Amino acid sequence: MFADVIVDISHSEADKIFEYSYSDCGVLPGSRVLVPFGSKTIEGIVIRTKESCEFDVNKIKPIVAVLEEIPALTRETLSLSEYVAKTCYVSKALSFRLFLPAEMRKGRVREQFVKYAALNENADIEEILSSLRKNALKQRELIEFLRANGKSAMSILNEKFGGAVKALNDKNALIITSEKRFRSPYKDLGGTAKKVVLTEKQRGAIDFIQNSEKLTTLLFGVTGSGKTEVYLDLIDKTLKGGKSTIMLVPEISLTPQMLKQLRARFGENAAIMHSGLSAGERYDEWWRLRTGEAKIAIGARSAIFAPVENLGLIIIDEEHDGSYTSESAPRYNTVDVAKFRSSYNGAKLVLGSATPSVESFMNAENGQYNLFELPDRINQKPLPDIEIADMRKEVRRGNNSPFSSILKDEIAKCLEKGNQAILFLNQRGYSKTVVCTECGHVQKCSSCDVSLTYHKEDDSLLCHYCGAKYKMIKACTECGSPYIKYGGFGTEKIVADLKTLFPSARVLRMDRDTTTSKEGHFKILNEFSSRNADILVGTQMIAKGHDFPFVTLVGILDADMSLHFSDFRSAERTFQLITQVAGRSGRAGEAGKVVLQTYQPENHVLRQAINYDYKGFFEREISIRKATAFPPFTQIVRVLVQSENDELALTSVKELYEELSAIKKVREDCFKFFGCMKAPLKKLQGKYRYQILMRIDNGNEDILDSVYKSVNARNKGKINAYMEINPNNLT
DNA sequence: AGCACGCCGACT
DNA sequence: GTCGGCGTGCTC
Repeated sequence: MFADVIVDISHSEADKIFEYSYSDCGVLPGSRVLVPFGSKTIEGIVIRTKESCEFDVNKIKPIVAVLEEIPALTRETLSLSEYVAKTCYVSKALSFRLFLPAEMRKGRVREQFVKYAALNENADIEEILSSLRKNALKQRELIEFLRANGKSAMSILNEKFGGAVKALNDKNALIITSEKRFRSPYKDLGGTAKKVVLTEKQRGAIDFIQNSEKLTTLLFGVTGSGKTEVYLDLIDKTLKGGKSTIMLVPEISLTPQMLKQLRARFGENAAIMHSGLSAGERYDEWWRLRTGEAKIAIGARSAIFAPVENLGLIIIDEEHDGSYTSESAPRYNTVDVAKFRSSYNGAKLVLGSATPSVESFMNAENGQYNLFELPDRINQKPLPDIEIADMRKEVRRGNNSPFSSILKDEIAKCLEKGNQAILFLNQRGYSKTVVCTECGHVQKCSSCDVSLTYHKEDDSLLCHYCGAKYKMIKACTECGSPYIKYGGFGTEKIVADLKTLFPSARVLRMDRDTTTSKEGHFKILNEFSSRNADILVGTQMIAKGHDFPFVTLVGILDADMSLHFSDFRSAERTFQLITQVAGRSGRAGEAGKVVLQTYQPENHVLRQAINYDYKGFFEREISIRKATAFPPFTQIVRVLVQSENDELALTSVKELYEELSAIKKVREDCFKFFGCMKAPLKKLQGKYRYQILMRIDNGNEDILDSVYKSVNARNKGKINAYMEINPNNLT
């Protein structure tokens, strides 16, 4: 018998079917196998078994081993991975990796053992004690500890008693055992299932989704309209029908609250897939889903690839969120993948949002999706008032601080009442740039074409693109002047300023710098929600999905920031961000307030955002997109060519441009734009970058296919070339 | 991705 | 004379 195998090598040269022979009946489509490849033995995935082969039989080698009894991929995930490879323009090997927990590949071990130590019951502890030297305090303490606590984890003992553990073990006083640990993340979250009485509107949504013929429903509900309860009830009903569910939440809002509710309600039926888990936890959760022991997969975007069978429901919460588009290859779009799985299984797909993506709302309007609205907040509280602070006036008045006078007053009022405030600013660090006052030189990263951000905490200059860290300069590196100026402010500076303005306020900062540890998010959020702080300053990550009942003030320090990006989605993002951040204010008790600082108070996006006028925003935005031929009316194709050698990259991109021009000539009418230029960041991580941008009418996949072919052919040697469809950002 | 094979500069 | 640089090509 023969098998078609895709080998686990992500390279265009090896991105094809290799045939192997086998006699073992354990080889099934979807099986992971070990196969000889050149001089090495590598992993691969069987996509098909068959009686005959096409390659020269004498050259075909046998499969070495089948790695798991149960094929890792199912019929559905096999064909989904083909779909991903085709639509995302990546190798099959790369698309397969989406479906497997990382620790499964290259044979990394899966089972985890924990070492424990206990007192050896057969040893005469008293005698050992008396034989110890007088100053052997740690060993005595250790014996006391073990007598009091019994068997304890070695990791804890080593930390507490250090070398004493080894010393006592050498005296044969301990028994060390190794036990397999059962890893089930968030098992001890506690909490009990709340008895929720659904509102009539919520029950309406559930009935509507369940009984509709169309598979996809856009659940358009304002913040606090009780979408979560709708989700939970739908999951419950799906589970009772014997089917499985995938529920997706944006990366960052995978908060304990949500997990708690799911665990409390569904217990061991829920498996959590999340980057924050340890390797072993992830592996175990994956198998629980694969074997059907768990029927609910919860996680960020990658959980859309959960190995569940018999799928009945997919929920994508906050469907507009940027984290649903992958930023690195394979650049898949989660909603598209969800649609594939939904139609393959006949499963319902629910897209929930208070600010749907323009594309989804258009699909709802033109009837491709169902639309169900939840226009009212559950607690009947009005949405918070958003007041605009005109920063131009502030500057004219000589106020160059990051705080407008309105915001300052509101913070003072808020603190006085003992309430909490959230300040949002999408810039971490202390100052965005470091400028020489003599010659105007701006410190830049040596491997990227961007200015460095000053981080006061460790007195360093960081590149936010490649992560490089430099020592803070004492003098300008160009002219030697010691007079250095900070330009622009980040969260670190806001915290420092707050400490001078409101010395008694307890301030917390939450951004990428303060949340590096595994539980960094939870820690800070817990601190804040248990009212151990008065003000929370943070970036993007504080905007999403958290529920802080005592927050009555939200300050958006630089609302224009995201408007300035030269990106067709910038208006959409700004609207979504403002609505979302505003929603953090006044969730219970007192009415909330939002102060929005801007240099362009008359901007229509901001105007519509402060009035919570989503439909008005949508109408305007969609007509702009149509008039300018941008998505969802066209597809943006971006080809990026990069190399450490600037000249090489430039020649390559020029040649490629010529090649693609030939395609354009034949299909002129499909091209709405076609241009070749430097990438916005000409240099990134030591590589010089050029791009070709195209906007092509929808439904011309054949053009994309030929573009991909040309691009891929360039991808060799010192040149790296790849292609993206509707990229999330153009850097 | 690796690794082998193959053609041109500085060394015992 | 060779050792070794990494450019090109193949792996069922």
